[in-house]
Amino acid sequence: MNQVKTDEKYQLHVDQQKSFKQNSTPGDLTGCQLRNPTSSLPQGVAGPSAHSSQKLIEDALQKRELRLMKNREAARECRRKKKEYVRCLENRVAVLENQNKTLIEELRALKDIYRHKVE
DNA sequence: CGGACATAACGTCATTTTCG
DNA sequence: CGAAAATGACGTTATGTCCG
Repeated sequence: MNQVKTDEKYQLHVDQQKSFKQNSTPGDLTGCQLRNPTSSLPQGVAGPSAHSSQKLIEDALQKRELRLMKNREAARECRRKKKEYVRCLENRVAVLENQNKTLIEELRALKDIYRHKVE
């Protein structure tokens, strides 16, 4: 339904970014696999009560899971849109190549006609 | 058959962009 | 301006193909 709309949006993004950003400091592992998954969570400090701090941790974990799930789906959608965008581009290339061929042929024919006339 | 290589799809993290 | 969404980058996994 919103095909064109999303494509336009994607185009905007791509135009803007130019992707000259490979200096994202590969120095430190940007890898994902085994980072402490709870690193951004409240530490298990000896708090007011073991129960409430435990609940904090559980809440944070739940929040994280929700965020990961949303991002997972966003990534899927993003890839889908990108593939669609690339397909559109490839299609456009094919169309333009055909147009180009036709025009070249037409020009050749016109030149032929002209040559016969002046002879 | 099985290992080496290529490719596609995925999940996660970091960063950028959008929107209220 | 901050939260949420979108996207780039990177590592992992699954699948297919080729070749010895």
